[in-house]
Amino acid sequence: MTDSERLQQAGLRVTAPRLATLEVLREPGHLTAEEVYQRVAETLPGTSLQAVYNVLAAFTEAELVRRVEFPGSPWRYESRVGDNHHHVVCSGCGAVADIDCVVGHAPCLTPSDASGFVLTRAEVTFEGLCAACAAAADRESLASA
Amino acid sequence: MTDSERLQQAGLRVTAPRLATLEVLREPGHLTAEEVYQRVAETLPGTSLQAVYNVLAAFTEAELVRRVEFPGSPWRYESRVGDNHHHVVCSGCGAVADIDCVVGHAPCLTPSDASGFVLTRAEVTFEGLCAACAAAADRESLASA
DNA sequence: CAGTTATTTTGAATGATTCAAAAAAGCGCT
DNA sequence: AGCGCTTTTTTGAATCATTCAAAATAACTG
Repeated sequence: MTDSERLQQAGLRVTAPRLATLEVLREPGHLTAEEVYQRVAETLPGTSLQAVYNVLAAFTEAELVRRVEFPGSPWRYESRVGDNHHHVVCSGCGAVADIDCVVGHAPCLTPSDASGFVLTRAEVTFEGLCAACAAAADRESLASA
Repeated sequence: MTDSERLQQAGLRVTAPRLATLEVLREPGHLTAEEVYQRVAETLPGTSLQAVYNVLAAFTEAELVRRVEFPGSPWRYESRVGDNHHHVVCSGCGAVADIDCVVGHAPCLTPSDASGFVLTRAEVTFEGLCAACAAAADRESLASA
């Protein structure tokens, strides 16, 4: 399916900013609106940041992209949708990676006491150190030892 | 231990805004800085919002409170610290409740493939409907049927 | 109680996002 | 191809939560 077809199927008009945004989000990643804007501007100079916000909002609504937020940082957008994957955020450099939920029905996702809530979804965010930052931390601790 | 002692033990000076904030956060809940400010202002008129931000930052640093963020909403502060509990957010009204992690070592919290990340912590946020909103949704669907 | 340092106040700045009105462009129809 | 309606983009401004900075004040030390 072409990008144009994807847009039409979602009931969205085919416009240059939308095609450019789809292109930017084609490769895996977790970009902020600002980052998407910068990349879109490369192939489509003159595009406004506002347009990118509009496009991303429409895409999120149409579930062409997923919008996620990590503590203390702006919303991020990713093209991997339709599965229930989670994320690791590196506390060193802020890098983000996807994490598949290994267990379909994880015990911790069906708590015994939910205070009367009817649960619909679980969002899991891991905190950790990416390979590079972990290596840097190792060197650090060796140096100070 | 008195509130004053708690502050001293954390290496913090004992001041009126801090004592008032401890008092506000004594009962369980998940308040925004603004909400803490409003409650503090009741017992200690003239306190600035800025002071509350300062106090909450110091408390977070000293681990007297825990600072959490839910998608699309400002930071919230809670007094329950030192355990690894999680949260449900009602998608209807925004109410927040605590969730104990039923499984000490939940499988989904130790993914097989972490993209080379060294994981240190998992933050789980459930989305759901609180009892009131679930009941309202039920009535809604009955009415439209 | 005087000196030092932490904290509070006051006022302003910032960053990310949203709102609003006018201009432009896409799409369906003839 | 062209017309008209509707969506989208542009432009510019507003908003919210939070942080920054300097001066005034208050807490702890000896």
